[in-house]
Amino acid sequence: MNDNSQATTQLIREWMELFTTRSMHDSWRYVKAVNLSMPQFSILMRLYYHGQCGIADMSERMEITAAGASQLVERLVQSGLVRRAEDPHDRRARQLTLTESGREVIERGIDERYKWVKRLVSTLSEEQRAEVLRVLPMLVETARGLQEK
Amino acid sequence: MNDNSQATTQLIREWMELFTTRSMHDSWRYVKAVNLSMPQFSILMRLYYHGQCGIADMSERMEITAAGASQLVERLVQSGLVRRAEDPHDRRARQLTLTESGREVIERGIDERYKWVKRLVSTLSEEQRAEVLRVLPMLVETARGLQEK
DNA sequence: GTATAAAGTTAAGCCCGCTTAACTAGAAAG
DNA sequence: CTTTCTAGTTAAGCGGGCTTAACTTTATAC
Repeated sequence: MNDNSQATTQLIREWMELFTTRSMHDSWRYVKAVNLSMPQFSILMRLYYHGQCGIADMSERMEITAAGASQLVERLVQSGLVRRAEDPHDRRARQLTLTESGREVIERGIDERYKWVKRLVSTLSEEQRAEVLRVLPMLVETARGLQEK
Repeated sequence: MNDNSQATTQLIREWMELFTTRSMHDSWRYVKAVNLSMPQFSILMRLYYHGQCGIADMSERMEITAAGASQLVERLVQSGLVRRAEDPHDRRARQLTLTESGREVIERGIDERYKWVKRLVSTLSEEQRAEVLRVLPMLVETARGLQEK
């Protein structure tokens, strides 16, 4: 490995260290502010990004028991952030989706979390932005590819 | 705002979203695996990145009461991950530091979390890596500047 | 030197996440 | 049609995070 792999890895790590720390902290503050727990928030996020799913999927994804997932979801249904409908094709199963207000909570959270990105971008020159636009999509694509499996 | 700011912001957000989601998920798994809670882990992280501090600093940073911080630290001292010494200059205060095993836990956690960065980089071509190396440092620099204040 | 403020600790108590175990209801298999 | 499997719920119970309130100990101000 005497190519540029090492340097690239190091660079991306630095970037992540700078920002995931920050991002996680901001998330945490927001979550507290809207009176949710982190697990509850994860469920909303999951529904926001991956759409409808059932209790079983959710419990698998979060690596908790179905019982735990069921209770977590129950609280979110109570607070009106999640809709829990019966699956018409399998009446044992549930279809979980975000309600309008659930979606709002998540979207405000994302905005909050990434306010600083706007600030960051505004301090870049037009050329620098162009560079970012040229290079970053490739990284995003690749990362997304890895995510799949 | 009819330049490329909007697109750039959007792009960086997407990128960050991918990374933080992934990073948080991995952290969570690791934390469970080593039998810690997330707040406990945050304390270790703080100590790792910012070095020694007292209960008061800790409670301020984590936005919890001093009582809460004290209890959290107590558990970490019990499990041998944190050292709690008396400050020689102010005997009311404590000096919190990581023990060797605390440091190990964190370092293994970081490695774990960034394993997939290596995978990501390894699927990039040499040219792609060169591009990243050319563009990302500028982002990191700018971001660090913003962080300061 | 006494009053006051600051750093931590301890205990009581609440809420939540999560687990196991026992259950209900519906689907699939024979 | 009965057996077996699957999706989800409910209850009991543990343990942790966090808060408030009541301390103890040490430093600072007057």
